[in-house]
Amino acid sequence: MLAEERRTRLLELVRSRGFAALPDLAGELQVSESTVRRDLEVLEESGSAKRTHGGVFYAGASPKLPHFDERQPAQWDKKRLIAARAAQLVEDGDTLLLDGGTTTYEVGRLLVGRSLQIVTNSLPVANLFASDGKTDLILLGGYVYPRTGVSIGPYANEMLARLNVRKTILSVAGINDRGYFNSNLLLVGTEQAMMNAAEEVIVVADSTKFGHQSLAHMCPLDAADYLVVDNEISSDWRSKLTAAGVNLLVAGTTDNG
Amino acid sequence: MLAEERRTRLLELVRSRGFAALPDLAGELQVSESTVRRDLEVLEESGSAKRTHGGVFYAGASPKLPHFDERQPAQWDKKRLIAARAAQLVEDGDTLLLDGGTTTYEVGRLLVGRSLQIVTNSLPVANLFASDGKTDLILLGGYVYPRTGVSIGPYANEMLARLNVRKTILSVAGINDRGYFNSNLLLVGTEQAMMNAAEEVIVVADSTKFGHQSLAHMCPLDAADYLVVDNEISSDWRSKLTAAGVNLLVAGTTDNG
DNA sequence: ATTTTAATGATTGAATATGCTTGTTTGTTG
DNA sequence: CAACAAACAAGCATATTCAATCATTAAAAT
Repeated sequence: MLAEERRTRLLELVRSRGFAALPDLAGELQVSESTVRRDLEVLEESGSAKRTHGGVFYAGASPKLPHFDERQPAQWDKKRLIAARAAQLVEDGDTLLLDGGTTTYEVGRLLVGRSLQIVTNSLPVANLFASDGKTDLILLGGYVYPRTGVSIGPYANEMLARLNVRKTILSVAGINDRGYFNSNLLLVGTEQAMMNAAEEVIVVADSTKFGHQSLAHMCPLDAADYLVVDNEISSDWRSKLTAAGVNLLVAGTTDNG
Repeated sequence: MLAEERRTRLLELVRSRGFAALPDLAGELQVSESTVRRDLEVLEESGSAKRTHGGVFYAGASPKLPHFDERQPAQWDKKRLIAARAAQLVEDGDTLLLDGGTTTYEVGRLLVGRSLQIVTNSLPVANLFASDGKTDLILLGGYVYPRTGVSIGPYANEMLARLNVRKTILSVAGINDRGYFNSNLLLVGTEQAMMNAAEEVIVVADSTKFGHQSLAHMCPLDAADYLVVDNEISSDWRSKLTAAGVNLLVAGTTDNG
């Protein structure tokens, strides 16, 4: 067998099991453990496998919600500041619609234990509130998008069409002059339904999102009532957003609004 | 067993109980207490567990649903046997509807990684499959019942009315001559909708459920195509069920069907 | 055909994981 | 407050796994 073919088979074995022990792999491929080690080095280099003592994890296309592993410490601090500022907009008794980004997840963490009605299409966010006796939790159904654990698609949209909430908090992947963007077409459809279901739209985004667009256009700038960002946003964008009638909240500063 | 896999199992054990004693964990994982201590150090470092004298609390993002504390070790073994037998009824490519009991949760654990379409109203079950690239996951929306993390009520029922699945696996709280029972009226309504949506109904129950009824009547005995129980079921009930036309599967025996 | 290159399998010392033991800390009871 | 038991952290010995090296074999190039 050729080396490339063997590596392909190796990766397939690892993927199908999620985890595999090195001696087993050596046995099944009929090569020495040394060779398997070397192959795994290559696969780890390419990012599709993650080695541990005694074995290897699959780390390719369908990992365990990689979405949340990727948060770099630096941006994560920003996200937490933004989340804290956004959480201040929530009052006890509110009915709140949360979507499934990392920043909205941080907002959710800060709201656990408060007296609220939470509607969400995000599995991680739902987990936060599922055991919380103080919060009423309503889950949006639908096809669950594996990468992020978020329900999207027609079922979610139809359920949203019949709901009415006080506020919704949405995260976005990009912002430019044309408005807000996200990376998935179905997701954007569901987020548009969320905006229609809410009296007040709050968008959370860190400053790196400005100037970049993403696959799918969600809505124009002025569709958001509030935009919560970190304090590295350029003055250019500050005036642009204010001009568009968006209520700009800058996290990490005492005086804003 | 390898270290990483063991830690995963350890965390799952701690999560499912909310709290666990160190000697118990060592026993179940078949490793020394020292090793468990060291593993818990890692888990505490990562923030998903909180150690105390004599044991460990779950501290991660997912819910500490009180529902899952109740499984006594003795009955838990039964449940696992039943789950294993029920999982044999599932074929690759099946579309499967799972409700939210502890036994159906165990069935779900055995099905992770298989090529299936899973529809569920249970948050814990959904978590099992959310990161599994091989499974399509469809979540039923609705009001989430805090005790068990299960979506019930009109939203879930309406969504079910428009779905069609090959098989459904339901758990019950009681069985008597009149049929199957569960403890919550809304839950029973949703389970009835599940039965209507499925071509084949599989009920899982341990032998302690026989002779007891519960708050809400779900359906008569013959509404189930298969009933999977442990081998402590009385011969009385065996004949009664067979007479009702139920396909009785006894877990823990080689010959049955 | 001969040299060169790459790949494989075996070997070895280093790193890691595990279980046991020991002394210390913590919590309980009289 | 003292005495006791349970639980813990640290240290040590053993076993496993790893990375690096080397010899051999297979393939490629000259």
